[in-house]
Amino acid sequence: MSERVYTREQVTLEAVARHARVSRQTISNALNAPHRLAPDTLARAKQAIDSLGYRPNQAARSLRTSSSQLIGFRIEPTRDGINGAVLDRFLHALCEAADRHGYNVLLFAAADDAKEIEGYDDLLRRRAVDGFALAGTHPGDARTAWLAERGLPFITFGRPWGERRASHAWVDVDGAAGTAAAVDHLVEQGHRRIAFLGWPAGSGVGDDRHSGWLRAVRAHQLPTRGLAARGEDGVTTGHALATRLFQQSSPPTGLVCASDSLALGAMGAVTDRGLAAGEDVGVVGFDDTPVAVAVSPGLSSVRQPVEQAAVTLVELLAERLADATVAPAEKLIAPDLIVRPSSTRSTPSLVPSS
Amino acid sequence: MSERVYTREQVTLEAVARHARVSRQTISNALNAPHRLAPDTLARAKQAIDSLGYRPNQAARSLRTSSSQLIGFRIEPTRDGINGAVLDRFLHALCEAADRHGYNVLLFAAADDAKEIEGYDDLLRRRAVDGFALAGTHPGDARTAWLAERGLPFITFGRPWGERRASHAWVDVDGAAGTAAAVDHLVEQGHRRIAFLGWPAGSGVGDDRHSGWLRAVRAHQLPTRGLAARGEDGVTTGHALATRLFQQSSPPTGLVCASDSLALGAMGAVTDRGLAAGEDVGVVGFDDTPVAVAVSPGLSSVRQPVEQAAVTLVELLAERLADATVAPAEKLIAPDLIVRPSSTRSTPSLVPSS
DNA sequence: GGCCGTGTTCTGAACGATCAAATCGGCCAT
DNA sequence: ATGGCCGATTTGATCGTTCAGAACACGGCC
Repeated sequence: MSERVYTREQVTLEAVARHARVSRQTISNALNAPHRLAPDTLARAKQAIDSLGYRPNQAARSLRTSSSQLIGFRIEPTRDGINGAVLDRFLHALCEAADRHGYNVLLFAAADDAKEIEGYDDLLRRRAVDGFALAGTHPGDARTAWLAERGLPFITFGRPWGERRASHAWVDVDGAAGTAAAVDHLVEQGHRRIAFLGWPAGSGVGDDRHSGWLRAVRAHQLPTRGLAARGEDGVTTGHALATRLFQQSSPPTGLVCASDSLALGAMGAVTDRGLAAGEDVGVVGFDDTPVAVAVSPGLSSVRQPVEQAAVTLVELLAERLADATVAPAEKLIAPDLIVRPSSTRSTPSLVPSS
Repeated sequence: MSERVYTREQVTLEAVARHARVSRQTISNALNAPHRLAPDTLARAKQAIDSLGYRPNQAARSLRTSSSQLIGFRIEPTRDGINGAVLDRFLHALCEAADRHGYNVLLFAAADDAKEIEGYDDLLRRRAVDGFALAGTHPGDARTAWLAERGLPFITFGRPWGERRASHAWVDVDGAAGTAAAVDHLVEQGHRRIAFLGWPAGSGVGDDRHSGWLRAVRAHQLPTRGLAARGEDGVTTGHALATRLFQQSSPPTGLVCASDSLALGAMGAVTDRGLAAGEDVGVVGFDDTPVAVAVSPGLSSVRQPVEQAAVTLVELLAERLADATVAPAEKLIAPDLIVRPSSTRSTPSLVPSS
């Protein structure tokens, strides 16, 4: 890129064409269909584009091609499903992935699901976006139903919970595989009684994580009875649930948690009993939030590869936007277990008496 | 709004005009300059607009008016300054505020400050955005310098740290007022030795929060010597710094922290010494992150009114976009101290022996 | 009756790009 | 020499809106 002077006036195709002594269309082709140009013409065109710092006016291009190159995303006021730090990572990744496909992300707010649908309607009618990315699907989701009915282009980060047959394309992280991996890891560390701390039934995401624990514990032929504790998300809940589990006649030595908040509380409960997280009781959280690194001992946690999810989502959406007839794809991505001291023993071979 | 059928084809001004038996421009005026129309014509136009579900094509409007009605915002991969949960709240508020002014938010990613500047350049050349919102300014910020030099429309959430005279318009939260309020509150609770846990010097935001503590403690004629501890942000650091403070001959009974992470670690250190946070040692965090509510006892924390900051930011930006000659404004917003058990005593009158 | 002002509505042009079709020039086969 | 073909380039039309100015209708006033 040669030095370019910044000017407030728009550099138009016309101006670049004059500068290169060719026609408008030739400059347009240099950018959109370079194979059509003779090598030297292309070089001359590119040189002119570069030296004037030309970028096509997005509005003009959108008007003519009727595509805004924008992906709509509704940002929600921190709810369950995808939360806080994870949402940040996802959004960032979404923007990057979109960028690589020549898109930008248009953010909009809406107070509730109904308003959100109005938002979709408005943006589409204004032709302000080409399609949508949705995060945090939930059972009986009115938004996906509305979009799917009309055959609009959108991909969700999150499965269509509770539908027999997927009504739309989606990308999701296999939460069950995550909790199952956590169980496997704890078994490897010598634990036999492995409990689950999760959210109340009915939340899709929470049930999924619970099912992974159940499946893995059964696969290892370990006990499950009385080892699943559930409550609203939060550090306090984690503390309370773990404390209750420890009061059993044969308390668990492994704790798989549906969130880092629950895990953080559980670690507190471990310490309260004079035990050491990691050495005596293995604790694994979920989502690998910043606290997991910051806490001591470091908290093992299941990390959602949201970057990969975002990349896949954008790929699917771009494909759908290029060709409206593609079949709705479904992609399940396996999460990564990040192992830290909270679940590792200095001597893993030593099996504790239960 | 009457029932409207969703169609994939664009409803144009032309179509609405035919339907209402008026000309294009009349419909346009019905939306943009209703005062120009005779009451009955306006009614007829509105009826036609409504029954066809017409919304002006954004691209066409942008092309003609050369304004995209988009505010650019670069999302950063979690850094210091504005972080995680706070960023979410800010983004959400930004979208809502933008919406009220008829704008949407365009999100884009950039790996570093240099790439970010390229991003600004690109978006402006493409006329894809009208202006920018920036969050997380830092001393010697190349981005704001670049934008300011060219007189481009942007407002930052964050002061121009380390500049003698502000080179651009900004909105910020008065962190010093926040830590000062925390000190006042702890004094009210009967504490006399009040320490500060913060980040290493040089971070603008961190120094600001430190200065508020210093100012307030001095105003109360309380000791400061050996009571400021600094280290990288994190729960572990908070624990270590607090522990060190407690080992002094006359340890502090009040802790004002630059972040909830530090405060969380400090609370752990309090418990480790067999003391009770709240009753024996008052702890106050910063940013009122979700953990502050979730932890036990609940952590008092200084809450940044980012919603208000976003509203103000958008107002300033909208003003600037409407009239390029307005003087750059500077708005400092006072934060709120959220008091929870971690800093309150059942008997505040009882002054502890120091 | 003609003129003027005011309020309302309509017409043509423009924003800056891409699409579709026309044009140009060179080359080869007839 | 002529026609056909092909690749490279240009021309005119178009996307849907807003702007600027023209046209129109209606009263009031001299």
